[in-house]
Amino acid sequence: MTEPVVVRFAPSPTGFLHIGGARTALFNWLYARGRGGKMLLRIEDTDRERSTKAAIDAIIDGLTWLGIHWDGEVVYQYARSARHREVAEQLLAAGRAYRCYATPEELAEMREAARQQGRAKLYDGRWRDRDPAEAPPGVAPVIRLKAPLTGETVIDDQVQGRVTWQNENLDDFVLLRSDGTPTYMLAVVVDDHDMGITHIIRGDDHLNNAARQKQIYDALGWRVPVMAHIPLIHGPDGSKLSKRHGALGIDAYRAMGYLPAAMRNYLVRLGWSHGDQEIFTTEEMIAHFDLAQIGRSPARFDFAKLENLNGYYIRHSSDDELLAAIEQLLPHIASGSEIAQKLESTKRRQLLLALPQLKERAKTLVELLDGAHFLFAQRPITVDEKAAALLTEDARRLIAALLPELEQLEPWTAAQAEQLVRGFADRMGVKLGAVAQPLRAALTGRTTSPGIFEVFVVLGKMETLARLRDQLAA
RNA sequence: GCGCCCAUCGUCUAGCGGUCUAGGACGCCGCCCUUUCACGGCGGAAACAGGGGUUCGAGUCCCCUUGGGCGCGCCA
Repeated sequence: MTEPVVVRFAPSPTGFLHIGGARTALFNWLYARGRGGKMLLRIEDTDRERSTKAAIDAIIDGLTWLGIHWDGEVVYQYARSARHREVAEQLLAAGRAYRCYATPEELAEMREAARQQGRAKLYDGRWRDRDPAEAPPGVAPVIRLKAPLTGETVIDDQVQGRVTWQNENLDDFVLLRSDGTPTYMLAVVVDDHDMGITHIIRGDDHLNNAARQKQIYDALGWRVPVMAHIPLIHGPDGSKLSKRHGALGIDAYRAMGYLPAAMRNYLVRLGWSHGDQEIFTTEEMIAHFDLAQIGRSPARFDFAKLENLNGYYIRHSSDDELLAAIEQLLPHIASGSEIAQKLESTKRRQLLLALPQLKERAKTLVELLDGAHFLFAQRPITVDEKAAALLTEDARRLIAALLPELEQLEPWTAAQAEQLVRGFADRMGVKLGAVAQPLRAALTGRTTSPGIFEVFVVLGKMETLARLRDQLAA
């Protein structure tokens, strides 16, 4: 009997849920799900200055949207500070930690001196063996770990392999601040232990912290969880992911029209692989995901690939799913409420009918909506002169002949419209291909919109047609 | 500066000593399908950072160099 896996996602609520955090959450979730384990969510809000409610909401909202579900109640780290303090005291009593009365100014000087002499700017242990009786009056001390001076600290990381630090390169770091609140280093260890975490899967920016945390575990006599430090996601140029690259909140991706399933698929392949497989259902991800297949080098974020994947998911979604996704997207985009108002039953039906054609050429939900622009455009649609000028003589003739017929058709399916249009074009000796481009431009004001058949299909019995007919006739 | 990590096509990656004249995907280019745009199909250009070892044999193991990243807070 192996004990059940318990992992956690532990973001600090000092900003939105960014792409790297989302991937970390996904990896944790997949790992737990694949093993019948649990994923817990812990909000690391010990930094009272920078933690915000808005950030907490954004994280929860983002995870929910991505379809990543945690088990049990959300744990708020700040609420556990009494316990953290208790453990610090325990360490103090056991002689594994000590009070340090050095002031922040003093420490700043110490680091500056170290920097100038080209030495590592570690804490020099000046209060490690000093008699507390020498404590200067009026200085509230911090509690530091009495870290081993010699030997080495080793982490057998599931992704990075065996990582070794010489203890002389590690210092006596702070466990409890002078105001009695715990530092991240202490809080993480205590919480992971108390929450029964068996596997820690997190960004490798924490790899160095792992050594220090290992020392705390050792001092406490606690078992160290299995660790897996996954490489960070970089920007397209290999540097740190910046905002203009994709270090956006996950909500920004939703607003750009990406599907959660596509997002998960893109993210899971960033740093992890399963042979040559590119497309994974959630079930497949859960079944195959494992730590051993995680790469050790950082991955660069690539919008083009995300977009391609999103297009794939859009094409392979059912029309109903797509309609639902669009309706869920509406509250999150600029013109959303306007469109939502117009989306009554008739329009919904028309949109649904248009989806088979629309989804073939959209990479995002926003593009999909863009393609359906004529459905929601201001009524009556006015074809501006520039656009009307684009209509060739053939296009005018074709439309004029088609309109009465099109209005008889019910229901409007792509097949019917296509058949009809082709028939007319043939009889009139009009080259459809030559007509489509200008027609599309005239109808939608853009050139990337759906083709001529789709336009006719969706326009349906709308007054737009009559309107257009009049304009063309004139 | 000190410590830790990383290094296969432009990008994501397969590769776990011989089957690698290095495979897949995105992107790019060409052709086909299509009387539009897409979708789809076919084909093409495109990589083992450099140098030393180890070995009969190295993309795969070791070392160095170079190049990236992360950390070095009473932030997390």
